Amino acid sequence: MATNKKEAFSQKEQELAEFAKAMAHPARIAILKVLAKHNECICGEIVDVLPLAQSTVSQHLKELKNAGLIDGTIDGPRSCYCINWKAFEKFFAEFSGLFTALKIKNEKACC
Amino acid sequence: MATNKKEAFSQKEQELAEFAKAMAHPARIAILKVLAKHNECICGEIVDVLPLAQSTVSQHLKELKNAGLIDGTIDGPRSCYCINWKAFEKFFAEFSGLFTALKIKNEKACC
DNA sequence: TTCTTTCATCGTATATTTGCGATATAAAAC
DNA sequence: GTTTTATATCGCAAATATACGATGAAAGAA
Repeated sequence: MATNKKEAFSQKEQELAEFAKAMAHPARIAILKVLAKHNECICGEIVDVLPLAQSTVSQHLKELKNAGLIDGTIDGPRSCYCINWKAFEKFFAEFSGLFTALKIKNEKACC
Repeated sequence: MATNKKEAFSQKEQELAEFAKAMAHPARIAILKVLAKHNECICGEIVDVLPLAQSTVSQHLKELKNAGLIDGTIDGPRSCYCINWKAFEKFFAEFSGLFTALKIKNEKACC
C-alpha cells in the first residue's frame, strides 16, 4: 500500500523534494532551457521545439507553474510564461546550503 | 499511452532530470542529510531515524546509489553508505551552469 | 552447527506520472 | 455573427514510483 508518508518529513525536506520533482523530467528541463534562452516570454514555441503533443507540454508547464519555478499569465488565446528567478534562486540556495555546508567538515570519503 | 519519450531529449537533459529525480522524495533528502551529518558511513541508523520500514529505506538507498549520489559497499551483514561528493558537485555545477549563466542576460521579468 | 543480526531483494497493492486525443475556452480576425 | 488561432482541461491507458511484509543471504556469536 503506497500510503503517502510524505507528511512524516519536515517542511523543508518536502519543499526541496517538490522542487526537485518539478525538474525530474527531461521535458521540463528542456522547457526551462527554452524559457531561459528567450528574453521574451514564450507561448507555443515550446511545443514546436519539444517532441511532445501540445496538451502534454501544457501539462508540464502547469506542473512547473504549480511548483513555482515559472510564472504564467493567460491572455485569451495567447499565454506568457517565464522563469521565476526569485523562486529558483531561493530553492537553489537552500539546496547548496543544505549540502555544501555539511561538505566542508567531512570531505574525506569513507566507502 | 505513456510511451516513454525520455530518449527524445538530449543526454544532458536526461542526466539532469535523473539527478533531480533522485532527490525528488523527502525520504531521500532526509537520507542524504543523515549521511552528510555523520562523518562515518551509516548503515541501519537511517532506518531508526526515518519513519519508514527497513525494506523501503533500502529501496531508497538503492535509487540514490543507482543515480550515483551515494556510494555503498556491502560487508556481509553490515553495509556502508556515504555521499559521493564528487558526483554531487558535478551535477550541481551543471545545474547552476545551465541556469545562472542564462540568468545574467535576462534578469528582467516579463510576466 | 545453529542462532542472531543486518541488510537486500521479491512479490504485491496502491498511488502517481506521463502522454495523447478530444474537447472546451477565449480573444482576435473575418 | 462565424472562423481561426492558441492554449487549457478532461478522460483515458500505460508506465513508474512508493510502501510494506515476507523471504533470502552472509557473516559473526552462541
